[in-house]
Amino acid sequence: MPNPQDYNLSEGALETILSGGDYPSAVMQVLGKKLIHSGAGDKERVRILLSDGKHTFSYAMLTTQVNGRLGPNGIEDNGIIRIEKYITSMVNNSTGQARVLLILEADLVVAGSEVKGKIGTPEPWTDKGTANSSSSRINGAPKKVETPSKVVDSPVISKPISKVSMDTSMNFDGSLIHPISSLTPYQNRWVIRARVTGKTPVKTWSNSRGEGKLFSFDLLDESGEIRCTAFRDLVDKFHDFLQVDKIYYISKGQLKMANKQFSTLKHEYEITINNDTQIQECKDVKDSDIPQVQYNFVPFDKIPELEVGTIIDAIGVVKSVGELITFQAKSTQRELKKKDVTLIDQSSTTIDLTLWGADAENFDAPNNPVVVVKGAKINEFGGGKSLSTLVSSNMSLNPEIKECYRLKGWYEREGGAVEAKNLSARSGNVASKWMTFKEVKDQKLGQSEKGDYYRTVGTILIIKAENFLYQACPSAECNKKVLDMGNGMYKCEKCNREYPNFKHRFLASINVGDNTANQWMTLFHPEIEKILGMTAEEVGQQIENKEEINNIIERATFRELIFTCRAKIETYNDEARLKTVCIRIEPIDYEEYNQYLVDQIQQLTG
DNA sequence: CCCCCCCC
Repeated sequence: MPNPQDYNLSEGALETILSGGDYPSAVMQVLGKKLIHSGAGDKERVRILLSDGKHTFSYAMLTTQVNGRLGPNGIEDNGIIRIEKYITSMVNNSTGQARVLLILEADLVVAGSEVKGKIGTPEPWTDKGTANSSSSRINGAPKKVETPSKVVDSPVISKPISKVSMDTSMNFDGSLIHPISSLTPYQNRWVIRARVTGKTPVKTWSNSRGEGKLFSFDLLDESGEIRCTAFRDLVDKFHDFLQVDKIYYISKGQLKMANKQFSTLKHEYEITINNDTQIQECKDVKDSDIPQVQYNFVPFDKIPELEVGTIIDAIGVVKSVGELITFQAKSTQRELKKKDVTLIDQSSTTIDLTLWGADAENFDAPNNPVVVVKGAKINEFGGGKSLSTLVSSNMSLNPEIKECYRLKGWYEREGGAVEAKNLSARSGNVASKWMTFKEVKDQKLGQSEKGDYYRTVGTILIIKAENFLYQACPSAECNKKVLDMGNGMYKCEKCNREYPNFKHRFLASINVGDNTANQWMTLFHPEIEKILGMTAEEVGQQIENKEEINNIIERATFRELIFTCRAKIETYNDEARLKTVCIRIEPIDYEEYNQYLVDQIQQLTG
């Protein structure tokens, strides 16, 4: 049996806490646990048997988040924890009212496996009848928020204590402000007091299940954060009313499982606003009593270490702003607008941030402001990284936070002139490796998913002119081959519509020889225009004139150029074949190429 | 009740 002297349990702490007192940083032992499955969700809450060495108490609960921090699989039996934040509540059960201790924040002091059993001989604690008051309401809260005349199914905070700043400024008498982290679908009477840390624009949708509009907003208090969504007429009621950064009382609403795929907020549930929801601005607390939105900024130079698709918070000085670009999304055919903003941070690294829609149109950034984005997505294209805002992202210019002042100061002192590494630069060295066709084959390049890139100096031997021009969809961004309907219309199956016209595009196979072997490769439109020195439209005008087409092909053949290629092994009918795509054709830079040859000679001669 | 988050 463990020696009680070895473990400083806070004897008597349970008595203090359960009588409504404050006991900061109580050290207690967890003697047992029981998972309480909350029905719909895949997460569970944990009910624990707690001991302070003098008493035990079995109506103690850990929130999922707290439990997760107490060990890889949550708290173990016999583990010793330090309780930093908690609330006590009265709830109804089969035998009347029972007191519940909800632990909001705790640290692991000693792992359960290191403690050999129960410490001391604690006795079960018994409540000597300290019922909480229940006929009060919150000062300043919406009038329609009524305290239940008797406690029904909701835990009611009898005294939020220990480091819960909610209580220091609370001038309500013994009733019901709930920490956000305690909200579950199984209690429908609650009031939270929280800051709106962000809200989305109104979005309308239309699909097979109907149509409507919605917006969502994020709430933050001392205990945690949660996303709320309002639909249809409730959008009109609350969208303009709610202002980012302000503090509100919110009561009632439907709790449902949060889909983690679409939110990075650390809460198991989300709130759907309904007709019972009351929201009123809170003017009776100091602004500093409710935490500000918290950022977890990732220095730009650490972004390459993160997985593509990760959502991060970013801060950077605007170094330059790109043009507004309008194009059609291939997948939805919707017209999209984007603008790339290049940001720099104190790691002397730049990265492009892509803004969309109205954000892109409205973005104007004179005098190198600091941009802060909560919830930007990491993207990758052509070997370069970029950030992109999502509808759920929150962007602000020059927010009044210390990181912003620090970065601005750095930029003015030195950052504006520093030579920065650009994360958004595409490819470059992935394709810079010189190799011959023979080396590519011998070394079996092209095994990887993305293929392997290399450059070689080669000569165009054959340009396959049959079908090297096709009739493509005329819409700006779609280059799909169209179907001639024979009635003057051309059908694009990708756009799913017919057009009265088409545009010419190139797609061809060419055979290239370098000084080791020759290789068939696919060449796309822009590179073919380059080698022919003519546009597809110009060639298209003369497509019936075989002789002229032959002349065009002949003029382009036997030219020596640099071919940047992607090699990828693909399997057809169980047979692996090397597929080569030429992604770029350039004239030979003899200075660079000679250097490569000199290096080769030096390697051969040692 | 959305849940798409886009492009080169």
